[in-house]
Formats: sequence, structure tokens, C-alpha cells
Amino acid sequence: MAERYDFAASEQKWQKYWEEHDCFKAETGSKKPKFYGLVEFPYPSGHGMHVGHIKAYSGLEVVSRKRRLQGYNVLFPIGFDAYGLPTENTAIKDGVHPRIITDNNIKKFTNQLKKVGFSFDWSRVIDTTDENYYKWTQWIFLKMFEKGLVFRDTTLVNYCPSCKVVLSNEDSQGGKCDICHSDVVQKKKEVWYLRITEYADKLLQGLDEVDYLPNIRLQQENWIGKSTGAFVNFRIKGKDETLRIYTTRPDTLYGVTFMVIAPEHPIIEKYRDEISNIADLDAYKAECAKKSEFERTQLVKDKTGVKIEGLTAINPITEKEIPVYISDYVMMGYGTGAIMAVPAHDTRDYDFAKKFGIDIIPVIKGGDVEKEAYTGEGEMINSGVLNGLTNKKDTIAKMLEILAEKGVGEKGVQYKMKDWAFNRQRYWGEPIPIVHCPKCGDVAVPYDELPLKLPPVENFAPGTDGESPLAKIDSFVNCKCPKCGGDAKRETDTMPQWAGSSWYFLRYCDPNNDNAFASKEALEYWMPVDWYNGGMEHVTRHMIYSRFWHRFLYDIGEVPCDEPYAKRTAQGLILGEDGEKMSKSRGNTVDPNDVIDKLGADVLRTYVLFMGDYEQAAPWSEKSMMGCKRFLDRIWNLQDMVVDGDEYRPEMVSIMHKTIKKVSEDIEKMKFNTAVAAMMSFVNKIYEIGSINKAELKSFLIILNPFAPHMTEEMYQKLFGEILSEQKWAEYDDALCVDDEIEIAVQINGKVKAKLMIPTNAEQDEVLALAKENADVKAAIDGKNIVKEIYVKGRLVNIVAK
RNA sequence: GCGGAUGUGGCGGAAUUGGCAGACGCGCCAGACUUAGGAUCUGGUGUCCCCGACGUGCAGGUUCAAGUCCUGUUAUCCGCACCA
Repeated sequence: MAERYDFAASEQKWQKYWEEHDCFKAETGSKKPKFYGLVEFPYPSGHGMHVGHIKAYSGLEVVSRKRRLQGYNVLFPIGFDAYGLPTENTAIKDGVHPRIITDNNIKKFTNQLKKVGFSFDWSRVIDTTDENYYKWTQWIFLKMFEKGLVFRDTTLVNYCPSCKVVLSNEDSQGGKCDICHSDVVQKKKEVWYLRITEYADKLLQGLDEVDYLPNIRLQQENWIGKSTGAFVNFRIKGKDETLRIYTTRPDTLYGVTFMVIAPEHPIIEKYRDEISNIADLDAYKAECAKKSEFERTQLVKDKTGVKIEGLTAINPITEKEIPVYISDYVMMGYGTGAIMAVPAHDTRDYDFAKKFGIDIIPVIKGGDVEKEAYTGEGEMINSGVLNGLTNKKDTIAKMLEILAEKGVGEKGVQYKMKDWAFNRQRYWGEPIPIVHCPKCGDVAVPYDELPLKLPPVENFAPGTDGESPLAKIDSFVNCKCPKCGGDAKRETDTMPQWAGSSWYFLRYCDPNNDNAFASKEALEYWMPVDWYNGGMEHVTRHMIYSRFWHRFLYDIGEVPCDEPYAKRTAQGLILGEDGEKMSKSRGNTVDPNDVIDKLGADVLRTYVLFMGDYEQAAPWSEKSMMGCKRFLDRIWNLQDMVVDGDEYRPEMVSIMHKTIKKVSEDIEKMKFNTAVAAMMSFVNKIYEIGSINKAELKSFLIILNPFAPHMTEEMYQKLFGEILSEQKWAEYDDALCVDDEIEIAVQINGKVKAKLMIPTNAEQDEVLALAKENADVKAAIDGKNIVKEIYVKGRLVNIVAK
């Protein structure tokens, strides 16, 4: 009997061996084909790792280990996305410098990751808060500044009164702060923006070039939110003024009976002296400003608004005079902040028209405008030359022609995506390398002065009005203008957490380069990332931001390809045993360390991949994990069944090839659960036979290795005296996956009546003849007419008899 | 409201894309064995009126054949949300 497997000793031994022998170091200047597998680097929180991290990394861990055995030069890196609010909040609370907290947390994470035995290249670890790293984050920012992609503006921004920071739209979804979940308010602030909207079309088109899961692609498309339509200018009666609107249905212009503008629309200020009810408008506007974004979306049904007395618009097609209203259902942030209202065919306009008693003129046949707005398609009516047309595309094209002739409108495109609010009034982030000079304006810090270091501070708390803690440090703030040499002040805001992660995959290619964010050769060799796996929650934010940065770097000739990620997949969550999302408050979390200490890293790794479909959420089950423990123990005990043999025994040839094929293919499809299942079946078969020869066991240990690397290395060394990591991936031959004989089902009228062993290559006539000899089949068709006979090769026979 | 996904045993989940539903694992039942270990090994385990019938959320349809395709419906989950 083999000794019981001492997983703790073995895991320590092999982790040390791999590290000392640089087993997972990506080679520089290699002639081998490359594979760049990327997982989302963790935020090193004080809580340590979560089992979710293990699942997230185990997928590409298996792929990477397989690729190495297949002879690829593999880059499978890890690092730390270490800037961020939780660390800063801990620093404020405990009075410890975020640098110290971050370093401790990184140490903790590193130890935990190593204990799992992940085959990361530890020589390429990056830390976004390292000055040698953020130097290049600032460098890319300055390049964008140089190219006019950075601008400052005062606008209403999402502001979190609790965190005291400005948030991007992405960080304040649903009107709640992404960090602390308190209600976000609208505040007028000076904000740095990155002009990501300039890349909207490129980001959309780039999706054609890459292999993302369909739902990931769709989410990005929706986020970018491209819509095509038209801009139309409405004259204001008696004034040299037009009100410009955006619409997706210019063909409904004959049905326009009023206009609505956002309460903040500038035209109100411009004509305030000529508007007789300006006091009412001001009151309404004040009321809207009080509502949070959240409240504003809650009151979807109940339309409010005020008619502007003194401004009347003219429908450019019908020349009819129409009233103009202000209402908060029109947003200043989308389109032009003004709409043409077609109550007959838009539910919001309909609600508004009903409430304010405005005419409703149908222009599309179908539906009943007495009851509700008709938003479907149909024949155009009441629409002059458009009458009779039924195709939406045609009617829009025709109207665009008319608008062009009259010179009052043209085709237009709009995006839901907005420019990226890029500054935070916080300490623990990359300083924005800009100097404000009273003479020269906003001036870039010279490239040779980077990194612009974060100064040491005693107090990290933000100011009461939301200014950065850096604003209190005179030695940092006061400086000379790089352009004119006069007295100037530094920008004191820092970059958002998304900055560092927008280009980290480039740094991995050449992490210690002092002269560039990465060398041209390294980028040329490694980019693009071949396979990127991560969580669904990063599909719209991190993914869009980083694609934007990368495409920018491509446009200025700094990277060799336009899209950074050739392929993107996402893993499902691990839920608690109760089926709910794991959380500290529910008390249903699992600490991966406990599992490793009790059962070993190999069990943990195998289990997170076996527990369900990798892309779906699945609940944790301690019991179920014991099944994986048992599986690995059974393999360890195969040692007692080993017999000599340099090649597969005849009766084992087909199952060996089938298992290798299944595991090889399933890994590529991320069907890890069925790959493990196939190996379990294989082990069951060996137990049935009672023996396994050396050739068979070698191949089996190799295909199991990516899942359970420690135990397979231990067994390989013990039994064969060799290092598994130096072996070649097991091969299979399709031709050898087939057995001589197979079992097929015989159905009569679609019901299985018998099972039959037939030669694999048997032809239809032969199989049918065999089937009809079967006693059960004979009985079932006795006295009936055979209407039809079907043979599906290798599957079944179906005889239709009446 | 819009968009997407998912509904299969007591549980997690399989099913070569139209071809034997329930692989594999958990749990459960029975037996063997023992260095009593979260032991191990062997066999069984969808349901029921058990020589037969019924079974993939529900109701229809197409087909020799449907978990898979079509029509309708319902439930749950996840995005986005007055986007003009």
C-alpha cells in the first residue's frame, strides 16, 4: 500500500522547485509560438483572497499549464491594482499610511496565491502604486493631453457626499455610489475629462475584430449605445434663433405638436427677459435640481413640466406654430437637450400631451391614439409626400432629403456613452501631472520630470468641500510653470482607480523597462493578449476604458495592434452554500486558506473547476468538494495497481485516446467540469480493470497536471523519476478513439425496444438486418407493416411500423 | 419599460447541436473490509399503479425522432433604464 499522500509537504516541495527552476518564467527572445493568457489582477484588500479569485484564475491557469506542455512560450502574469478607496479609508480610520497597508496586503495576497500553486511568472509582478509603474500611467495621460483628449469643464457631476468624490457615470449606476452605496447627488464641479466619446465608433467597430463571448459583446454595444437619426433645427418665432433637436424618427415630423427642452437648457437664460413666466420656470428648475438622479428615474410615469410663455417654435415641415415646454424627462446630457415631441408615437410624449392637453396627430397607421401611443411600424398618413410609404428606412431617407433641401436638418449619430470624468479628490491615486499657471493656463509636467510623485502626507482625509488632501500640502502645490517659469500651482486631484488597470497588460510584456512603458520588441512579440478572462462586472467599465487607452496608443504608434484582447471570457460567481451571493454580512464566505490547510491546493483547484459550468454561478458545497478529494486520493492509490508497459495495452487504446481528446478539447472550451468528469470516468474504469500500465499512467498524470499540479508532479517523480513540467502534453489520434463494436439502440416508432452490439463500420442494411433478428424487435413489429426504416450511424435504428 | 440569460432527479450539473435524457460528482440505500479514516472497496439509486407507463417550468405545433427547432405563456436572475 502506498503511504497516504502528504499534500502539505508535497505542495511546499513543488512550489519551491518550480520557483527555483523558473518553470513558469516567460522567455524573452524565444523562437517558440507565444501564448499570452491574462487574468484580472486583484485589488489587494485587507480581507485577503476570496474563493472567487481562485475560480477566476484557475481557468487560464489550466490553459497556461497545458500550453507550456504543448511547447508554447507562455506569459501568464499577475500583479496588483493597488490604488483605491478601501485602502485609503482604512488609512484614515487606523492612521496608518496607505503605502504600508498596500505593501502588507500585497504580501498577504502573494503568499496566498503561491500557496494555490498558480503558475504565474513571479518575475513580472506589477503594482500600480509603484512609482516606476505610475510614471507610465502619467506618461500616457500626458500623451492624451498632448493630443487634445483631455479637457476640463464645469458641469453637473455625480458626487458622493459620503466618499466626497466625483464619480463617473460608470461608478454611480442606479444613483448609488459604487464604493459606499450612498445616494449620489448632482453637484457643479470643475472636472477633468478624457474624451472617450471620440473613440466611440472605433470601440464599436473593434468588436468585429475580436472573439468575445456574445453577451460580453452585447453589453459593450449597449454601453456605447450608438443610435442613428437626425438633427433638426426648429426656428423660434420672431427671433433669429433656432432650437436644435436630435431624433431617431425624423419621418414623424408631421406629427410634432410641441417641443420639450431640459430645465437646464441654455436658451432659457438667453431669453430670460422675454419669457413672461420665468419665475415659474426657475421654480421648476430648482425643484428638479433637488431631486437626485435616483428620484428622477423613479417618477417615470408622472410627467411634469412648464410651458415657456414667450418662446414659440415653428415646425420646419408644416410651418405650424408649436409650444415649447421644459420638463425633466428631457436630459441635458443626451442629444441636444431638446426634443421634438410626437405624442402619437412616443409613450413619454403621449403621457405629457395627455397631461397638458396638447394635440395628438397620428402619422403612422395602426394603433389607436385615443388609448395609447402607437410605437409600431405602418403606413405613413397625414404626412404630405411621405403618405403611403410603409418602410421605415425609406420614410426616414425621404425625410432626410427634404430636410437637406430646406437646409434645416441632417443625418446625425448619438452615443449613450459619455466622456470619462477622470479626477478624484483623493490621496491614494496617481497625481494628475498638470500645472495651473496664471499666464499659460494648464501646462503639462515635462516628461522627464515623471513620475510626479505622491508626496508624503500626515492626514489623508479629504477636505470638507471635497478637495483633495494634496491641496493642503504647500510644498506640493506651489511650483514653477514649466513653460514660463513663473509661480504656478499644481493640480491636486488624482486619477481614478481605473487608470492603472487601463494599460497593465502592456507593462507585463516588459515590466522593468525604465525607458518606455514596454519595449517595441516585447510588445511586438506578446501583444495582443490571446485570451483574457475575468468577471462580468468589468465588461463595461475596465474593458471599455482599457480598449480606449490601447486604441489611443495604437493611433500614436506606441503599440503594434489596435485591439488589446483577442479573446475574452468570463467566469461565473461562486455563491455561498445557501445559494446566495457570498458576503461578510451573510456570513457565508469561504476562506481558500482554510481549504488548502485542510484538503490541499489541488483539491481546491479541482473543485472550483468541477463545481459547475465555469461560466455560470454555482453554490459552494463542502460535501461536493470531498468528492474531488476522493477522486485525487483514488489517483494517488493507483500506485498500487501499476504494471509495466511502454505503450497502451490494446484494451486501453480507445479509452486513453478518448479521454485525452475530451480533456484537451474541453480545456479549450472552458468546459472544465466535463474534463474532470472524463478523468473521473477514466479512473473508475481503471479500478474496474484493476491495473494501469506505466505508459497509460504517464499520459493520465500529464492531462491531470494542470488541475492538480502538485500531486501529479509528486507521483511522476516517485514512479518515473522525471519532472512532469518538462514532459510533453499527451497526444491523441481520432482514428484510435473508436472501438470495434458499439452499442446502438433499436427503436420501434420512436420507443427503445432493444440494445444491439454492432460492428462500428456496419452499413445500414447490415444493421437493419441485425436489428430485425432481435427477439424483442420481432415481437414489436410482428403483424405490422414497416413504413419507414432509419439508421443514424453509430447512434440508433428507428423502425416505423403500423 | 427595453435588452440578455436561465428553468433537467433530493442537490451541483451532463447530453457529440434534432438521435438511447439524467454522464460525472454529492447525498441516500445495501454489502464487504479495516491500520476507525472527513476511511476504503463493491453494487444499487428519475417517478409511478414497476413484464408497463410517465418524465427536461407550462400549453400547443413541426418531425420517424424534440431538453434541443417553431408559436404562445410563466417564473427566477442579471444588465440598462424618461437615450428622444
